[in-house]
Amino acid sequence: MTDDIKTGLTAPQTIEAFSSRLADLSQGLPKRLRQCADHVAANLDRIAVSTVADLAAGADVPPSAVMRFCQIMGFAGFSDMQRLFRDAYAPALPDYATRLANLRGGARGGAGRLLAEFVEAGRLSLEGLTTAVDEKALERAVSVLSGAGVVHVMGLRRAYPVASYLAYVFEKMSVPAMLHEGAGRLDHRHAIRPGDAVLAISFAPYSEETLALVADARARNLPVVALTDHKASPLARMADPVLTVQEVDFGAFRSLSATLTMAIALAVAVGTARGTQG
Amino acid sequence: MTDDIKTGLTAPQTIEAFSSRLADLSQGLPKRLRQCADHVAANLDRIAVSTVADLAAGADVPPSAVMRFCQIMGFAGFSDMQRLFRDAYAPALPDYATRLANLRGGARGGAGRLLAEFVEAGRLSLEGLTTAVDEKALERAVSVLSGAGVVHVMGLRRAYPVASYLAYVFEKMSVPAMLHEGAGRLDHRHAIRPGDAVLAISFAPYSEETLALVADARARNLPVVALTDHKASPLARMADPVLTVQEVDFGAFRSLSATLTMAIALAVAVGTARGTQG
DNA sequence: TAGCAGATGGAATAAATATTCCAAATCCAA
DNA sequence: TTGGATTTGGAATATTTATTCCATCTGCTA
Repeated sequence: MTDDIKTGLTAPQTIEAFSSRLADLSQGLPKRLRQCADHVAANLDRIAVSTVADLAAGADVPPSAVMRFCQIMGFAGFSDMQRLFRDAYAPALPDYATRLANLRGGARGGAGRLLAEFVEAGRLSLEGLTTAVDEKALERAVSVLSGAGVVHVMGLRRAYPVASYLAYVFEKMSVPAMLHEGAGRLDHRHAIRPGDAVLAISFAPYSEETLALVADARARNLPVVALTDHKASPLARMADPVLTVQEVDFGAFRSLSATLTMAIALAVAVGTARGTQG
Repeated sequence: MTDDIKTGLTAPQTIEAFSSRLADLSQGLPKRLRQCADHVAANLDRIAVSTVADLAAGADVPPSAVMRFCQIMGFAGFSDMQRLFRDAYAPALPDYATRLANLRGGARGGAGRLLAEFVEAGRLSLEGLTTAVDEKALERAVSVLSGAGVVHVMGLRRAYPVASYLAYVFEKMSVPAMLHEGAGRLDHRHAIRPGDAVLAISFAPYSEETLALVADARARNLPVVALTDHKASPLARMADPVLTVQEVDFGAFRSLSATLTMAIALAVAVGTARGTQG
């Protein structure tokens, strides 16, 4: 082999760069490497979850051919190449825990740095919101809530700011709503009448009080809309339209950016739906 | 172990089945296994590209706990469980800009569109936060609050979710704090003692109750940290470290993304400052 | 508080997986 | 064809990753 530039010294840093290098190379490649290139090009999205052996079998070449392929693409080896695809798919979660540990240990860096981290977590959460949103569920939630008599909002602990914000927006938009906060251990569930609906917000670990209110509403056949962290949460199992929101957590702490954004969108949608039809 | 039914004999064959078994189990699980369950539930989409060690680190448990978790879920081991997710692996989604565009375009006027707009507003607000932040003021706020006896948090209306969130985080971090909410027209200002500090949150139009509390504290020479919308607000004029946050508004509504992000950063900074020095 | 069942962490081991290396095969130019 | 350069396959090795096992710890019941 001549000292060709094609043994690129620099590995592609993005999927685009990868694809474009792939296109450049695939012409002048010997048979086996060409097979690799073709197979990889046709299965870009499976690289993240494949092994060398999988790829080799798919391309009908021995594993060592796949290794050579990775190297002429500029990577140190298959693992190195795979990392590109894994990272692209799962944006940096793992080092958040360590970052917080650093902040705690070092103490310097201060509040400004901490703020920057939370801003980043918030941005990621918002991005995630656009990918993960279940539009069907969202539309259904809007229609359930805008058809209800009174909307009963409940959320405690970390979900309480969300609940109180929803109550605020509903009030501003003249949507009849009631915030159940469990203050003074008072139980207002008798205030829930036929025709009403419940909007429950809860994240792990789920507050018993919220679950109890939902169970109660469910027993009376009232519709329950849930805003929670995942589809398998105890809350989700009792609710019908289930809206899930994933917050990127930063150490032990989660911002509420995505959750509140979902909340305001829901509330405003309900408000306008009621306004235009009533 | 007894021949419990909970060691499900059949492994889930689909992601749905997996989620639902997860929900069934997660109630009566010991601590470490519960941590695994929660972390897995919140990161379902990363299982396909994770290793046991990754998951263990994320859930903050030793690898062996993850193995036990896989087994009680009915799988032979981690690899067996991972296969389910690898087979169902859906390739990385198009990038953020595209998704947002889709969401915006889809279902004219629908809730999805609203959500897209609020997401965008939130992101812009967060961007603004990093550029506009007054680090000096932030550092000062941290030092004032971490030196205080009790932190008295007050914010009403739109600022109330922020105040309640701050109270929540302070509690989690063992920072003595009190949330003044004006419920029942009760006035708790006598609870503010020398050595304490006030953290007031208010946006236009500024709540009288908040301003009154601040004026009172000021008259008694107690430090007041303000979180508000601009430096010339009535609140800002009475407070010393003033933190300002601009939210990008969409229509008549503002999200709270930037404000809450600032709030959590502040609270965590105060919590860690107290932790390390006390 | 003693005794027990279950839970836990970590070290030891097993298995899977990536990676290297080199002898053999192939190709190409004279 | 022959020599030299390139490509190829697979066996050997290194590395990472999963899995098991057991001593210790914890929380509970009696």
